[in-house]
Amino acid sequence: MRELPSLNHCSTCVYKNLLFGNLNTEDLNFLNESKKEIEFKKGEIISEEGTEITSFLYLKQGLVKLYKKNPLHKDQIISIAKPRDFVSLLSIFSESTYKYSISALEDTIVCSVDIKAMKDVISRDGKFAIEILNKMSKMYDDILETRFEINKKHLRGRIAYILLYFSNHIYQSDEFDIPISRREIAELIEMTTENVIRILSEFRKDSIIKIDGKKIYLLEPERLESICKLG
Amino acid sequence: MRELPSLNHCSTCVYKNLLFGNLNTEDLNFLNESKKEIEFKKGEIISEEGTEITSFLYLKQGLVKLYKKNPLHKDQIISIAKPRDFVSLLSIFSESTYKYSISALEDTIVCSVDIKAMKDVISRDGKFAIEILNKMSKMYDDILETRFEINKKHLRGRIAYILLYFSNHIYQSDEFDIPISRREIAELIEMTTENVIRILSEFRKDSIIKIDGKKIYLLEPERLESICKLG
DNA sequence: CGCGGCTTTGATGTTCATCAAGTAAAGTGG
DNA sequence: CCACTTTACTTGATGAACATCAAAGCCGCG
Repeated sequence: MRELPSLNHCSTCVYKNLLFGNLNTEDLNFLNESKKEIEFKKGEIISEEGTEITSFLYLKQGLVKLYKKNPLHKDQIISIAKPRDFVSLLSIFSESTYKYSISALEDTIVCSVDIKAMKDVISRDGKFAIEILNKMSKMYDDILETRFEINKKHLRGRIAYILLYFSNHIYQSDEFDIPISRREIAELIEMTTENVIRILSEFRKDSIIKIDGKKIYLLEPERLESICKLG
Repeated sequence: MRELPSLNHCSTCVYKNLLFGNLNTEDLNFLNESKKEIEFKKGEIISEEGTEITSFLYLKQGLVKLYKKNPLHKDQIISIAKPRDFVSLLSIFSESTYKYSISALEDTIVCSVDIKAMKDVISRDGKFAIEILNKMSKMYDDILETRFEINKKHLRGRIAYILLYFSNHIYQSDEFDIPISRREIAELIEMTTENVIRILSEFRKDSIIKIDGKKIYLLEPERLESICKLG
């Protein structure tokens, strides 16, 4: 973890329009003043459940996992988030301490805005408030939907789902390095590590995918689609 | 479904402080004007997924279920809500159509406020906006937590969980009429109807509960607690 | 170099869904 | 109000899906 020299102003940020697009100059400057850019190396913990929430975090670059800790190395991963996902919106307005932990799956840069400053702006800009409501609601709906989706599938369907998820939503490619371990896949789609490996091997034997350590090639994405759909 | 003569003003509502406690008189009157009280009989559908959201619904009396429809009588019940729960906050700000259906499990009275009026007030009262954010976030966090809780349990643990849920959170009593069918229990805690019945019978044979149709008596809630905890 | 964590495969048993079949209850139309 | 139909509830038998246990190879790291 390392604070970066803050060279960029929010007003020129490529992600400005995602959330801050309609703010007036004054409010944007106000937020920018309390803003810090922080770099986290792969594996570092960005926020830990139970600790106090002091800032609104905004994922600028990288990939993170959002999870709940459990005893005995059996965490529950709630979701994977990339830039444009509003990770930090979860429970930030309902609790004074984090309900979930966040850690970096890749080298990651987050923008951190003081939470009080954020609430100030929400309080005085109603349109902004509505926008935050929208984003938050979408984010939660999405997570809920995904959880139900995953839970009603059989294990093969879950693996297919998660492979397609990485391919379509994260990497936009049929080949990619899986950013998480087999165990983490298990923690994400609620099954055992052994079965993750077993089913990946099955898919490999059936020539649906090719595996080389962390590297995955989707040879027949259409078959994955149908395995995913049929459960 | 029947619109009730609107005798009560929001300002004198027992639930006013839950959400509208800090509004100024003007805004409260404004909301009150667009407010309708509607009664739904047990079994009636309050809102249906896919239809347009035109109002913010507020559960004043009764009990409802929130669910997603599935083909072949296998819905997914997302949660049960009673007065004080902000059912209608789910996805109301992220979508123009309902993402979930809501139906009445008991005779129910809802207050319906025009959604535009609601957004107007949120836009001009920042503190109110923050409050809505809080409530919404809490509601979602709660549902998410419950889903993970249920999913990591075995079937006996799930049944124990749901019995304790009705006992502790809905009826505050060791005996109560279950407001939902065996199939709906199954849809709520993700198992089959047959197994719901089987495990209820087990609990009955073990004298942990007593069953008389819809009437349930928790004879040994402590044992249920431990079954629930141990999974 | 050895230790711990990650990965892999096989064998085994448990949990659970599915199928089948029957009774009870509730709603429907004549 | 009664025959009829549908829906809810119940129990048992069976097999499939899955977790658990065990053991071994691999890799990175101090």
